[in-house]
Amino acid sequence: MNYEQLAELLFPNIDKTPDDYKKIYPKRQLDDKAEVLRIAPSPTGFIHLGNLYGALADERIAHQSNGVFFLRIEDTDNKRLVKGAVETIISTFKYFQIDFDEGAEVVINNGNHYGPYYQRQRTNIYQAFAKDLIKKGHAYPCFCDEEALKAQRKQQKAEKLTTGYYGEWAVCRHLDLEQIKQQLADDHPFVIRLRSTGNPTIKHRFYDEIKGDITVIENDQDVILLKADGVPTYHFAHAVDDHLMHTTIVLRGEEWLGTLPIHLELFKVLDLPLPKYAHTSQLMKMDNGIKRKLSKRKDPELSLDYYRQLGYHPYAVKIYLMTLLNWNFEEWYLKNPNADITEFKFSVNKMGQSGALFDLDKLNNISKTYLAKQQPETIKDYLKDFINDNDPKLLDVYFKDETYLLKILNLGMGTNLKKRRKDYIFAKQILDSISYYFDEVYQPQYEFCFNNALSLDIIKSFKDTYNEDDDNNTWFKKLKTIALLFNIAAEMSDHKANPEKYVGNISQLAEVIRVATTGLKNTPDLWTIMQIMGKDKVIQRLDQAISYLKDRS
RNA sequence: GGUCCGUUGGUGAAGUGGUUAACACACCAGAUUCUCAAUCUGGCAUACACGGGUUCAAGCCCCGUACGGACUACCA
Repeated sequence: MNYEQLAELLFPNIDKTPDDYKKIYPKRQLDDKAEVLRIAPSPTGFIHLGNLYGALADERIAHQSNGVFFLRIEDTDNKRLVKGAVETIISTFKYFQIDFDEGAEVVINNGNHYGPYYQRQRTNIYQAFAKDLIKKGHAYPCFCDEEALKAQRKQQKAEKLTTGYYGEWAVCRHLDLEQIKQQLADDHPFVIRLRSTGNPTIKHRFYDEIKGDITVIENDQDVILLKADGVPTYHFAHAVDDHLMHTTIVLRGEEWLGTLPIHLELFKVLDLPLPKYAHTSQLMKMDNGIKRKLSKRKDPELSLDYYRQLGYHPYAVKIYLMTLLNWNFEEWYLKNPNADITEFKFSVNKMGQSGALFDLDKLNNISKTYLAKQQPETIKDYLKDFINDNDPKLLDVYFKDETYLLKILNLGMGTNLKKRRKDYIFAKQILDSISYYFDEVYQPQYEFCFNNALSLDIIKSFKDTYNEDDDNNTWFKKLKTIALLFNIAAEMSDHKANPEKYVGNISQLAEVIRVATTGLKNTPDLWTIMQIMGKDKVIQRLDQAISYLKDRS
């Protein structure tokens, strides 16, 4: 068989060679230790926690080594293209402050020398490499249609054989030039397949940067390199692109581990140097006692939009992911609570080998701790951004009076306390938790610990004696005085000693007042809340509770 | 079915042959407080999947079993 002739027959219009492209995309001028990594999502419009998990690792390794981190769009599958997906990807990464040095839609002054970064725009490049493989006898055209392949697979399954296009099953492998010419003349569509020479019973040791030594078998599948439309499959595009873009570490999910033999063979027949590989473990979730992979359909928290919509702080999410990514991060972060993530020395070999279980409790805790460290002004601005993005109507409610809001946040965060409060988790929850300060969104859930008549009397008595100018002490002494009126223990210790002597205790009395003014059983310091609200609102709230109770007693 | 990867307490996770298996989260109890949060103290009683083997000694090495996961597409 004259492979030269075959190559010309199949790709008459491709005149560049792999060597030409290697000259166009020369080796990067970087330090010896610099690593080049990429994130290569397909534009399906769904970007999830796993993507961010990988991206964060890529970004850290690249930038920590003075290397390059770039974005490549793997849009080779026509069927899965979703409009606007690239914009979503970019805006999501931007929200989480993952910065690319180059790649799709990245605007920089003096870079992007390795594009285009959309694979569909690179078809000529792939075809040049494919043509070269055909010339060398490493690839061939295949005219089998999907029906035929399906039937073949069915038969293989029935005979309990490995499915696929290989060995004796690879019928088009043996077509001669005349037969191929005939097929082309008949206008039959074709794909280009690898002519594999591997033997799957032969095993090799392979070093994965995360998993360590692993076993790989040789590939014997004549995998498709170029689909019928001339666009490459993932495998072929990966080999060609990651070489021409000079990726040094291919960091990807462990679902790719199974196809590693294919990639190894591709690099070999293409005669390209092998990059390092790092396969990350999957994010798992506990579901009814079973540890399972997070799934798009069942787990809304897998979608990054979920966190954006609730208003989790992007930096807190990153801190959490870092704890999953590198086991020693958490300890480091505890010792250096004010350091930036970028100061941490990230190592690939400290990444977990088994599936990390996604733990919302822990994320919440990290988020609380992070928010508690911020200035109230920062939280205020953050809330403003959140409202602007999600529900601009609320701007008039919460931001009508910014000093008022700031006072609320100061109290809510406990900025005057020795140790700050850790109530705030994410923006939406903060807004809900302070909604009682704002009449427009105030929805009291009245539930008094005393009966309605007694509660009513307590609130009335409190209202009669309430004076906005009282300091905290005076205010509390008044509560105690009221307590005695109703045979309620003014000291907790008294009540503890002789509970049967009293109707209740001061804590319960305070609760009645608290519920009357805020609609909640648990709030920060009540006296301060009243100070912030101001006399008019306090009185109005007390009246509201009084009329509620009057209707019911 | 085949191939590969994995399995340490409620959860994440350290530990690669040698005293009481670190740390963090969650949970529980006590202290404190007008409630909550925060804080402090203590607890979580038999956590190294199971069965063999190697060794003076194994969570760490070897073999097998079970369980979980991934891949097995003209999807990535």
